[in-house]
This record gives sequence, structure tokens and C-alpha cells, in this order.
Amino acid sequence: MPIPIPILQGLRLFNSLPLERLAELSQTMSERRVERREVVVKRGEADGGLGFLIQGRLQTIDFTLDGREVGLHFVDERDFFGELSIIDSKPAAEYVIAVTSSRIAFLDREWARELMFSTPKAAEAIALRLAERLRRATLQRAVLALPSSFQRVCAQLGLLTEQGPDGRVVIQMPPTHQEIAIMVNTSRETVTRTLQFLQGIKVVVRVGAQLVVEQPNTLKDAADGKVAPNKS
Amino acid sequence: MPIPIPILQGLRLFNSLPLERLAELSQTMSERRVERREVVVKRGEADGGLGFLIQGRLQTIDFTLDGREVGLHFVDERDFFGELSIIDSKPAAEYVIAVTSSRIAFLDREWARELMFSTPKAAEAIALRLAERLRRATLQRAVLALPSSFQRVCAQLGLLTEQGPDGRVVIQMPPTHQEIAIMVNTSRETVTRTLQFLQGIKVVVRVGAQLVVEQPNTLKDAADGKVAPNKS
DNA sequence: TCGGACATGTGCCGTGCATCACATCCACGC
DNA sequence: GCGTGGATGTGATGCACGGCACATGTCCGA
Repeated sequence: MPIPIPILQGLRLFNSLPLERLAELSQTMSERRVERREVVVKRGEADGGLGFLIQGRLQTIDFTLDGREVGLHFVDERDFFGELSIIDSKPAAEYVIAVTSSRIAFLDREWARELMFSTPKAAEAIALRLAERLRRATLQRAVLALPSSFQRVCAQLGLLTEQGPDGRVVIQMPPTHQEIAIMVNTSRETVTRTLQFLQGIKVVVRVGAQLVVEQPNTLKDAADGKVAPNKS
Repeated sequence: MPIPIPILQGLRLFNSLPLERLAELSQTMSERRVERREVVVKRGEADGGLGFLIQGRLQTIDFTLDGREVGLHFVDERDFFGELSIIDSKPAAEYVIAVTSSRIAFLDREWARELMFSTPKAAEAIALRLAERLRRATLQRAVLALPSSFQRVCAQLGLLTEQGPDGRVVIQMPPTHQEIAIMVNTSRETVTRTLQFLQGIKVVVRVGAQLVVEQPNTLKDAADGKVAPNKS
């Protein structure tokens, strides 16, 4: 069954399209529901379409030669994924898995190509999007270069924060320790210990389902190595 | 002084442009020579143009919060750099430095934007290029996740290889140990020791200015942890 | 209300490798 | 030739943290 048009309108890539175009596209798409941990896209898969996350949260991951899991980035609601294969017609470079049960939709590659490259405006939007991902990748790379695991975890937390409207610095839907661990090349245990320390000195505080960063500056100092857990 | 048109024709981005267009662009560009270690683009710099490497070799690098150098990627001859700022009009995300003395040229941002987005074909080429960089970044990320420094160095060597026409697997213009070290988050000494080991068992051999990989499969096994330097 | 699966917390142990400190070695200019 | 700066090679040392083992906590569905 087609995706309701109001839902399509909420998605990044569609919000400036004329209504009749949406109606057309809506007919070709259908919704799929996935459970937590379910694999949405496998690496190496060819001719998958362009994916849209209607609700929930996904994570792209990869594996090293020796089977270690690597966290790449999160796909948040209303965002799309799988652009790379559409653009260069090569197999998927990453796995996409669901971190919460999610609702997703796919658009055929031909339709997607047309959508992305038929107008200069759309093409520019796509380029913008890719540029943003590259910039994030660079930031992430700098985090990985930090010498101690403790610093990397702190820096990663910094990247995950969002500025709330009330000025509070917050991490919505905090990832599990394991999920953080694979993003910063460390062990789950070290993440646990680091968070333990940060909560001990009230730099971060759990409030229900979200993690509030009470002292963003101290967090930055910790990432910089200026604050470290003394043996005490 | 303008860049000679034959040189422009050799550059990736220009090789399909009509002659009169090249002539036009040629007038707006001029060459600059840089020495080894010279900084070509600083991070944070706004409104730099689109750069082209006519001859030599560049490397993009970044620094962590605590001042550690991070190797991002190499720019090889005939390639361009600095696209990101052109696309999203944000300051440069990385430093670009010369690893050998090089000849480069810049194209104004307005001209570059027009070049990149005036035709759907060009826009698609740009998207392709960005996609390629993202894929490389993902590969690089997987290398960084390998547990031991030794494995990371081997894996990085694998990424640096090119297939010669005679079937030999070769690394042209091998980077210095230091340059490799900052790409794989390790110390220069560890790179030295790893190469020492690999040369000892004849997996790689220095031949003049290039590094020949005699046993690509063994190198892969080493990256995978299946071959390691025993204490002996 | 209970149980089971998964997330989190914590101690301990061994070691890989960053770091320091030097000793060559090489390329290049003069 | 000779000198200088950078690249490379190598040993010794200390400690951070990955890995294991296990305890506790928490969420959710039946």
C-alpha cells in the first residue's frame, strides 16, 4: 500500500516537492516495519532503493576484517539512507540496522535517481547532504585519534549532544554503552566506567530517557585530557 | 598569468569541457608553487576557491583537541580539493599541506559553483566524487577499528597499494613512517617496527622510490591478525 | 506478578604499545 | 668534500585498557 502523502511531506527530501509529484511517488512506495536489531541493508547488497526512516532510529555499521563491529553513524527520523548506492550504482558499503523498532520506506533506484538528478536544485541538495556527511566523518575521525579511551568517549558524547530550546545541552535517546563503544573503538566496559565517572562528578545526569550534560565545558576539558579520573 | 589550456585538459574536472569554456576559465586562474610542508589551506578558512593539483602531492590533515596530528587523505596529481567549502559555503574542515613541492591552481568560488552545478551532468559527477570519498572514509574507518597497531599499519598499506600494469602490486611514492602513523593512530616507531618485520619476511621490498608488495595475500593475513611478529 | 533477556556495574590480570632517549643513515645544498 | 635536518632503526620502561568473569539492575511481555 502507498505511503500517505502527509508522511512523505515530513521527510527531508520531499518537503519542497509539488503535491502531484508526491502523489505519484507515494504510489510506488510502501512501508516496512523492522524490529530492534533487525538488518535493514546488508553490505554488498546491490540495487537496493533509497531508504527513508519514517519513525524510529537506525545505525549504519561495518565490520573489520577480523569481525569486530564498527559504528558509523545514526540515521534519525525523517532522514534518508542508502544514497551512495543510488549515486554510484555500487553495492552498499555499510550495514544498516535498526536500534529501535522502526518504520521505513523504500523508493526504487530509478525513481530515486530521477528525483535526485532531474533538477539542478535537487542535485545541489544531494551534494549538500553528502558534504555534511563528509564533515561529520572528519569530526569523527578526529575523535578517534584521541589517545585515551576515556577521552574518546567524552568527545563522542560531545558529538551526540543537541542544544535544547531551553538552553540545556542534552543527549536524546542515549545509545547503549555497547553502541558508543563501537563508535569510538573501545570496550563496553570502558564506556561504562567513563560514564560512571562523569556522573560521579555531575558532569552528566540521567533524567528519564535522556542524558543531560550539566557541564558542557568540563566535558570538553575531559575530551581534551584536562580532566581525568584519578585513582581515588 | 593564466594556466595553459593543455594543463587544464589534464585535470579530472575539466576533461570533458568544450575548448572555449576552458579558455575562459584559464584566464581566471593562476598557478602557485608550494614547498614541502607548506600549508595550502588552513582549517577554518572561508571563501577559498576550488583547488587543483597540477603536479606533486598533497595531504589533508586535521588536529585533535589535544594537538595530535591526524592524517585524512592524499590528493594526487590532476585531482581537485576544497570542494566541500564550495558546496556548503562553510569554512574549510581540514588543513591541506604539501607532502612534496607542488604546483597548484585555484578557481574562484563563483566560477567553481557555476562549473559544478550549471549542468546536471556536472552535478552528478560531483556527487559521484563525494560518494567515492565517503566510501574511502568508511574503509579507512574500518582500518582504524583493528585492535592492534601492527594490523592497522598492514591494512593501511593495503589501502595504499596500486595494481601496476605488469600485475605487480606496488605503493608509489611511499609516505614517510610519520605520515602513515598519523593515518592509523599509532606512533612512528611502531610503523618502523612493522615495516621492518614485513621486509624481514619479504612481504614488502623497497625498490628505489617505490615499495613493492611481493605477497599481497600475506599482507592481508597480517592485517587480519593471522600473521604477527613472534617474539624471536 | 513473575521470569528471562539484555543493559549496566565492577574487580583483576596481562600485555601491547606510547613515550622517551638515543644511534644511525640518507639526501641535499654549498 | 662536509655539514645539517630529516627520516629511520632500536632498546628500555610503565601503565592504560582490552578481555574475562561475574554481580546487579531494568525493562517488557506473558
